[in-house]
Amino acid sequence: MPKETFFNLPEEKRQRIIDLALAEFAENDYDAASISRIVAQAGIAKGSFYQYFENKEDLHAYLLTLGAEAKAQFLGSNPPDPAMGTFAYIRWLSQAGIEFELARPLLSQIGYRAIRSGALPPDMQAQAKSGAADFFRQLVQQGQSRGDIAPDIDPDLAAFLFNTVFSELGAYLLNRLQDEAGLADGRSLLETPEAERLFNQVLHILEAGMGTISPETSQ
Amino acid sequence: MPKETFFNLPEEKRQRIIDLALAEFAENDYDAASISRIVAQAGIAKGSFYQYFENKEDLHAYLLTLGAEAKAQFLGSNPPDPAMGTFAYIRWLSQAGIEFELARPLLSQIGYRAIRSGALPPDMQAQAKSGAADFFRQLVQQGQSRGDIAPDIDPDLAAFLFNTVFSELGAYLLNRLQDEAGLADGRSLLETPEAERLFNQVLHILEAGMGTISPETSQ
Amino acid sequence: MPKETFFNLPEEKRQRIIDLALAEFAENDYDAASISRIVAQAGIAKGSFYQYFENKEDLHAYLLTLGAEAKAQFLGSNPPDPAMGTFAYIRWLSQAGIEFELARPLLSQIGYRAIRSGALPPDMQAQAKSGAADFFRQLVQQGQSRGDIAPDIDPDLAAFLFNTVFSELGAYLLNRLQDEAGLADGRSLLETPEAERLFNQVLHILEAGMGTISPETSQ
Amino acid sequence: MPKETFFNLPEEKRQRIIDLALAEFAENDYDAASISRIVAQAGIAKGSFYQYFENKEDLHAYLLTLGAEAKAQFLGSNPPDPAMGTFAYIRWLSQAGIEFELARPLLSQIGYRAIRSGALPPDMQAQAKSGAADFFRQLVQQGQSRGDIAPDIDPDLAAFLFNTVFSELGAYLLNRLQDEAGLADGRSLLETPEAERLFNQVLHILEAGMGTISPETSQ
DNA sequence: GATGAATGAGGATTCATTCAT
DNA sequence: TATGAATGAATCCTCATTCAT
Repeated sequence: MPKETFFNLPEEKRQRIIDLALAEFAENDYDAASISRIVAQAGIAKGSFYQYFENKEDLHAYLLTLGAEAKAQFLGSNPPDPAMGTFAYIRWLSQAGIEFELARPLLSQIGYRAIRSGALPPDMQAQAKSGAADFFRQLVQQGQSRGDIAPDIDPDLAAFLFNTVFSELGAYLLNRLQDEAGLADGRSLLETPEAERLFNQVLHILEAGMGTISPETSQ
Repeated sequence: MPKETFFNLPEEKRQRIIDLALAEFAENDYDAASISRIVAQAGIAKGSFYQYFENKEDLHAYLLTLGAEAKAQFLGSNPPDPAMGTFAYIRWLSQAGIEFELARPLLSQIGYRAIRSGALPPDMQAQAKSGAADFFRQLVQQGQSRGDIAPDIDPDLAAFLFNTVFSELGAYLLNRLQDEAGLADGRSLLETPEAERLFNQVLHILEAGMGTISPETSQ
Repeated sequence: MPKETFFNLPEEKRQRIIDLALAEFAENDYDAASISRIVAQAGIAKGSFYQYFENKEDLHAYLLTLGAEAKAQFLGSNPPDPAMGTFAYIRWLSQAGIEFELARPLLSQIGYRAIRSGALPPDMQAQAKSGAADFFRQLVQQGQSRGDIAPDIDPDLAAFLFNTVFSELGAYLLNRLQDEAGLADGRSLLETPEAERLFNQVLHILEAGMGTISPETSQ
Repeated sequence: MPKETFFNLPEEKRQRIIDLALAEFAENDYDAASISRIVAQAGIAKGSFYQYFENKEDLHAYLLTLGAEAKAQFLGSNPPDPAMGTFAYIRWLSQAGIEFELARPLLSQIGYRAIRSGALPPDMQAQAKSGAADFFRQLVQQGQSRGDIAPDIDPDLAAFLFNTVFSELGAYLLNRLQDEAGLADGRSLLETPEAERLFNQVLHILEAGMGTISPETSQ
């Protein structure tokens, strides 16, 4: 965690440092990311950095918690109707996840990097790994008890599927729609009817595939 | 490409260098990977390395071609029955891909890293990026003309789904089965009935989801 | 240009670094000059060097500007009587040039090296190459219009002669007088009557040779 | 000196090695010249080089002796009429020198480099330094006894003048005439009337300047 | 609290030279 | 005699971190 001195900084300066650090860690691997570049761009002294943060890893961990908090807040800010069905909930959740990815691409990128590298601080490792997974698993189990999802679907596997597909779908859509429609910022791209169509199709495929007609028996 | 001197090396020494380099580049980003560490572990002089390879990038590119060759050979070694249906073919292809990933995890890892970083040599870039995607897309279109896949499924999107799911599935299975069954080498893990069951389930979900009953009309 | 940090250094340390760098670049070609040797002799860490200078070339360019400034200041500090004749002016200029060369042999040496190698920063290249040459050419043309120099003398060729002879004369005198009189520092050597005699003789030879009696017609 | 093995080499191979070495040492300082590059271009093994030559310096010294021999032979091959006057002789000598420089630019270049660097093998140092100088000095003294050169001209200084001017004149002419007339090989450039004119002018200036009218008394 | 100079290990790469085959 | 692999010191440069001011 950053030292107190960091939080005593004027808002604007603190934000500038964070933004530059985000850019650096989003573009480079942990090892390749350079504190020197950050402080140079931020216009602060090398020594100052070490009065704000314990060390390089401290900064990195902080950015990750920022990401986690931002995502939590993002999800919490427009909560779904608690009475909706399982797939409606998954739809909401997935869409929110992709929206977050497009709204805060740097934060997302850093998170993905960290997960891939497997070098997360142990607590976040658990959270990141199981976090989403656990959540999806509960969702699937609940869907099964409601009859929305076939009972012989492996909950953990289903969670893996949701997790995997929706964490890559954002980048895929971004890429594809930019190719088709020229440059545009991520947020607005997703409001396109075309994006809507593709997103729905993915959901429908998964929904139909996991539907009550068990694939085991349906063959 | 490595210099002649490298290929003149005694088999054992050459393999040792390759193995250590694989480990280094599998564990670290291109920038973070260290030639110094490799030569230290290989017990060769720094200068010797530069008699085998042009430079760091030369080594990296060589490892990538090794990966490409190994995978091509792997897929070619047990070719499928050419008369099989679309999904049967996809099943074979996916299973072979996952088997390769488990049999040669380091080679796979390096390939994934390279794709993500977007810094592949242009020829491989095309092959890696569109390669799999193009291939899946053709497969999907063929499936649609045969009536195996609903006609309103977006072929490119379907290709994305297959690509994404199956390139992550190997790691997922490995993780999960190791947790359940204790350490074991990747190859044998996949021959477990449990692995078979999970793999089939994923395939069935996708197959059923993309089946002829159009999701658009089924709602 | 050196970074600010370099100019913030204590005078003595800064000068020590400059002196050692001068010696290194005066004795060795650009490529052969070694930053490692400089920092070792200066007793500073290698990393420190790169907080003072951008890189090797930055240091080299700085030494060249030091030379240019020193020479300009040297020439400007005892300016000639503006009313003097052409050859008197050339005499003053040449003498000042040689004096500078003897007073600051290392600076001069580095400059000569750079001119020969042809690898000067473009601005200095122009200045150094044409600089002296252009200047001498103007002088010669002016001398011709005054009638001090034969009109059929090729101005550019005359400039070449002055340039060549006077840029080597310093080293020649230094060598010769040291052999005759034992070690002594350059500055005082030139105040010798013997140096005076030799210097005058060269000037007289060129003056008489370029005099109004055209060599073409005098033969 | 090269080892016997070198002289046992087939003529063609030996010459190829020499030519490439000449190019390398002509273009680079002694330190910057690279044995590795030479053997790579020559297509011989690194180890072979060390069976031909003691080491880098051995090769370098050999190239210098080749240059000395070539120049001696060049001058000796079209010897002047022994009865000619002092300046006619100097004219012949200078012209021959420049012709050699244009005919064998690499050999000349290496020689100049070596003289400048001051790092000649002691014997050649003496030869190179005094060599030409001694020769010119004798010539001047002879000219004085004949009455062609003013008696109070310092012979050593005159020798310096000839030496300096004529060792730079070749490069100057080459540069200038190429600028004026477009690319052309050195040899033919010197046969231009323009080259003739400029060369004569330099000679006339020095001749007139050193003529019997003593500069000391002419003031 | 802020500064920025100092540090030295580590990065990739090139080099001349040796020596076993 | 020819080879070419092996070597390790040297090159320039970047880095995260410390500490005196």
